[in-house]
Amino acid sequence: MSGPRFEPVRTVRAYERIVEQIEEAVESGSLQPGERLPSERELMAQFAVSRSTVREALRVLQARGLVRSRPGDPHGAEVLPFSPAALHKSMTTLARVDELSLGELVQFRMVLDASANLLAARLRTDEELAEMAAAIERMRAAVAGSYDEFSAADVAFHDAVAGASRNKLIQICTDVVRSIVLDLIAEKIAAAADREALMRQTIRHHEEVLAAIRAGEGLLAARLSRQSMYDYYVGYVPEEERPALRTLLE
Amino acid sequence: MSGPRFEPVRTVRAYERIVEQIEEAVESGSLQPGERLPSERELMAQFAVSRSTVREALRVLQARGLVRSRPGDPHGAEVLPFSPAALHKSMTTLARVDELSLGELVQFRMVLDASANLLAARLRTDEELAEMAAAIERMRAAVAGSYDEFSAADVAFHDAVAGASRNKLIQICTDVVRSIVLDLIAEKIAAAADREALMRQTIRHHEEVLAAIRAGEGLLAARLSRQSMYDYYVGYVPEEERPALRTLLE
DNA sequence: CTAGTGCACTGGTCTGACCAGTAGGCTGCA
DNA sequence: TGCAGCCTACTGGTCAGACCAGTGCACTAG
Repeated sequence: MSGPRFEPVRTVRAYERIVEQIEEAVESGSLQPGERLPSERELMAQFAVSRSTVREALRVLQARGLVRSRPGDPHGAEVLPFSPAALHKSMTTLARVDELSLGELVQFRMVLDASANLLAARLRTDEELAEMAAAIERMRAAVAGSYDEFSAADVAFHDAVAGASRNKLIQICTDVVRSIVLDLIAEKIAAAADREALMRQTIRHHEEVLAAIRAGEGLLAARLSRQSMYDYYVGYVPEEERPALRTLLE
Repeated sequence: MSGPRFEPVRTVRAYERIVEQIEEAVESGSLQPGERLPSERELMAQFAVSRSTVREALRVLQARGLVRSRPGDPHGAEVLPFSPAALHKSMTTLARVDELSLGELVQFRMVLDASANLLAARLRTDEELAEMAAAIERMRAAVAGSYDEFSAADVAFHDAVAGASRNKLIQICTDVVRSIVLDLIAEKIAAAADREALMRQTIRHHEEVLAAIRAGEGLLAARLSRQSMYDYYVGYVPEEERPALRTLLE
């Protein structure tokens, strides 16, 4: 007879228990963003641990983007609204240590952006269409101006499309991956000789995409957006990675 | 005259400087996975700070999945190979606090999985095809057995496809989102009455997908996989979210 | 009623201590 | 000589108590 099946006991650090409890409170909504945690000295009384332990727990929660503490703040640590900062951090780490290539990142963007366009073409409201058009207008205005303005308007366009997809996960991942890509090639873009030509081409592409979205042509919008992104980034992607990108075109 | 443009000084906590330094060492590769950090007492000497500060830094690094420390280990904290655990954690948080709906998650999986299939159909090797076929075989063998086995084989199939896509980002995101979805509906699946019928249907679908991949029919494989995932999960998705999923079908 | 000041308290850091756990060397036995 | 088992030095986890610079608020002086 095997008797009662005992489970292996996992020793759990004290600070982990604290993290779990506070995390649970935040995720269940019983601690709302904007609310304050008790002060560290108060917490150490409530959890019956020392302040070092409380602080280690708070460091973990802070690293996960759930709370923020400022020195001197008499109200204690603040519960934050969710932000993809932690997501961003771990994806950036992934990109660096796991050697995510620029090609993979761009390919991923092509996939996500195309899907966002497909969905947007079928779900967009008139307000969202206007937002996209306004972004393109800002891009046009920025061709003569600074590249930063152009880039910001470009981002705004993609954000508008992602928003119209009604899928937060697509929005967030798009956002995270885009900033990683832009970070990777920032200096190359700054040095690009034919930047103005590229900008004009991008605007043309975006107009075509917008027209497809406006017409409700999801598949067309998706294809155009893939092509647009390919054209925009292919110059920065190493020769040997380009075929994989083209796989998504046809 | 405006004089020299001074920048606002951002006060940086001591433990953050330590995190930065170690993080940089890991990401740049000068600290390889498997290597050990000096002991906390050694680190406190090297960084010229107290042990509490060192420990807070280590907690952050541990929360980011870069290192792990075991009590009593005479070799110091271990540098870990990258794992999507941190990514998983923050996405789970996102799903809980930001109310990511099951519909959005499934939709995201449909997008990623379809892209993986599209790429796999064009890039797969014969070994990868065999791996997919073996997974289906295991699924078939598990229909009569436990659902866990079936599920594991199903996961193996999707992993094989994701692997054949040659895109680590797709692999990892697929993996993370899948486990969140499965976690969300675990109890519903356990209670499903028509589970066996669903399993048989899934196998049939997977066979069709595999045939398309084998034939190099990327678009077909993508469409079939979307349909397959829709059929598999639609029963768990609230009525009002289903139209958004169907948007991806046609 | 407002501008300015002081204070109580906060988070960040330090020191120093104790404990349970681990690995590796050492001892003693076969 | 080979190995089993013990010892010890050191580790990470936790605690207690202290100091400092910074913050917000109540109070005060104008």
